[in-house]
Amino acid sequence: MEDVAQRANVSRALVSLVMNDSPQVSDEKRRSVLLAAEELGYRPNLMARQLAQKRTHTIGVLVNDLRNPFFGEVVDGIEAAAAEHGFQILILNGRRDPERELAAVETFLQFRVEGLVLVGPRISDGDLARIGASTACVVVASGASHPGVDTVVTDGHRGAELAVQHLTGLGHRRIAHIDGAANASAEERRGGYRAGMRAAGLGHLIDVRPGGDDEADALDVIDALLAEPEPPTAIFAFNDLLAAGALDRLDDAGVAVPGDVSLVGFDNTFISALRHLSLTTVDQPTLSMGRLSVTTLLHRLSEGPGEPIRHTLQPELMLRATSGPPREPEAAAGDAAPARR
Amino acid sequence: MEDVAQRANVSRALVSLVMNDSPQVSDEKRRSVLLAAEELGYRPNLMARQLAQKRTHTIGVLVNDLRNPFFGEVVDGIEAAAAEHGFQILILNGRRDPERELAAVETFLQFRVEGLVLVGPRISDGDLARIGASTACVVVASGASHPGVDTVVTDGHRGAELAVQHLTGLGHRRIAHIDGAANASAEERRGGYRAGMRAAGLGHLIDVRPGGDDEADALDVIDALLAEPEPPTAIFAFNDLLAAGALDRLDDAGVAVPGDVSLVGFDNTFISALRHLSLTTVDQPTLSMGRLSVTTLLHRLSEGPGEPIRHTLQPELMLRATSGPPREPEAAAGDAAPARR
DNA sequence: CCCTTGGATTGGAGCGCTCCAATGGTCTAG
DNA sequence: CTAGACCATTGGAGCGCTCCAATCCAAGGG
Repeated sequence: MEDVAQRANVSRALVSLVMNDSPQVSDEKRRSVLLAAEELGYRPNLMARQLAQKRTHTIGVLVNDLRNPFFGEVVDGIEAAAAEHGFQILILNGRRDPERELAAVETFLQFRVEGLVLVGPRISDGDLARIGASTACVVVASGASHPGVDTVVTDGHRGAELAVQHLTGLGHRRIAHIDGAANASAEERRGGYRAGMRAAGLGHLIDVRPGGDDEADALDVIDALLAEPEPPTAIFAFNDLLAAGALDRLDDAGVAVPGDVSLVGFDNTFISALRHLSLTTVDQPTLSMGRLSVTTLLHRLSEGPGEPIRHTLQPELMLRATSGPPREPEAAAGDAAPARR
Repeated sequence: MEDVAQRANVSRALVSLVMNDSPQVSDEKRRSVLLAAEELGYRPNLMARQLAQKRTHTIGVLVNDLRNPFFGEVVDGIEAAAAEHGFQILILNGRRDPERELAAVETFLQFRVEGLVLVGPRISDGDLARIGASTACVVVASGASHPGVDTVVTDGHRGAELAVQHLTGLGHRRIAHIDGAANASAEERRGGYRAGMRAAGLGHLIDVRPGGDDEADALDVIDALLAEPEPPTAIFAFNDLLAAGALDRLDDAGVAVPGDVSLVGFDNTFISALRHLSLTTVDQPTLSMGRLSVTTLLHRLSEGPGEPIRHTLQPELMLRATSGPPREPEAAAGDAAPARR
């Protein structure tokens, strides 16, 4: 910077003004500074700038799973909104490990990010509250109502109810749920499933199976389910990936979907829309969630601490080909399984 | 930091030593510093540290598409390897726009990242060479041989050849290619397709259709293909997403796969492995690519400038259910289409 | 003609840290 | 008992920038 200043015959301060394109620099000087910078290949040092400015214009985004398109879409929304407001985003990956997530948050704070967006964090509520107490922080796509932090969620409880209602409406009674294990929104969806079952007078048939995160985690669950004396006639999975894995395994076992078993997923990722899967699922408005989390964060940043804000978006059932009425009991044997779609 | 030093009755320098857990600090002082830091809620300022250290221990990762699981997997590999070597990664999203990519690279450089990993960049070779001239930079998952930068790629040419060979081996002659448009590796795969066709004496039947990035981009292409007087009997798509979109549209149109048309994708993302898609595709070792790009970068960092390194990994054909022999010409009419799998 | 006004420009004091050379103290060997 | 070696510890000079108050100059008003 010194060099640039010298070459342009101005002071360091003037170079700084030009670099931040301040309006009160004469065109002449501006041009010569720009020229000198160009010739010297000068590039401002962001670290130094941010240190001096005491602002980073950066928001930290914590993700957990880059393989699941759902998260990719949310991050797309976050990034777009952040860019519109002149913010950078810094993405760190917690890889589904609370320890690593906490470490990532620590890194964010050391970076002095101005706010945090945690996408489906696995951090405990206690830690979350502690973080939220000192930093603007919004949790997105995570079901439970976390105390002390702002949240942007799709109503997972309602979403699960929609799924269950749909299935009971079709006449299903034995509906199992493959849950999301340590996933942030697992509990809420599980609760919605339970509520839906009870509302249909099926409380005694509630059957929650520990699932996981993706296709691979569904396989054993399906095996176990099929080994039951009375296997379920419908399955509601925590997310599309689990549902896809379930679909695979059912197919493997020669079980027709939805002929023998109906299947409903969650997230409405693009894979569920593929005709060959054509998975009935619950839609979440991913892009809006991402964008809303940023505007919420910025609002918090300008308003300062206060009552936690909670934005709840409404899920929507996407009817596709993996759900249908249960097979009539008396038609169980001998009947040809109706082809899917 | 000053405050911590005072509270622990030591100098600022000593606090710095403790924070970087230097071995030459007495246990006693270390404890009291740590205690004071804890009590004051002190957190080192990364900006200041990096400014003073003139090192950031950060590598910039440029991605283009967070929705495609392929990129997510590559980034997972990058992150894992970076962490093992004590590096942070900073992820920026170019969103398939060369302008934005260049801007992202500029941001990386202002951040003084120590090296760059560009995942499937769309930046022109000229710009790439310019970047590579001044910064350690490895391009991963991008086909062409970019001058002046290190590269880690799967041999897309070979991969495409494998796909075409497979199809010609099955007896296909009219094999169309849905290409990857502006995708970094599109050209290479297209070349492999052409070479494969010519090698089978099918040069005159080469048919390249401009595709795109994901499912949505395949729809029109399929419509156009089916409208031909002699539609192809096989289609090789630039990636799995396009192939999935193609599969959808073919299905829509009542075209049996692989009965009427065989279909091969690229990337072996998890969706192609789903039984209901069961897409024949070309595997890329995503995790290895990610890891290798980091080790290559670190190697370059320690060795300094020199001849560009090029790591070429071998692709592998994954045989699944979307490819089969073409329908016999005389059996064209009347025959029931054989069910898929 | 002097004083005021306002815009363009500048010097210098920080931002929070690390690093170096120097200090003080303790231990060992001559 | 003391010189040398070795360790923990410290003060201070930067790292590259921004920001503030101060300065300068030209134009305009009385």
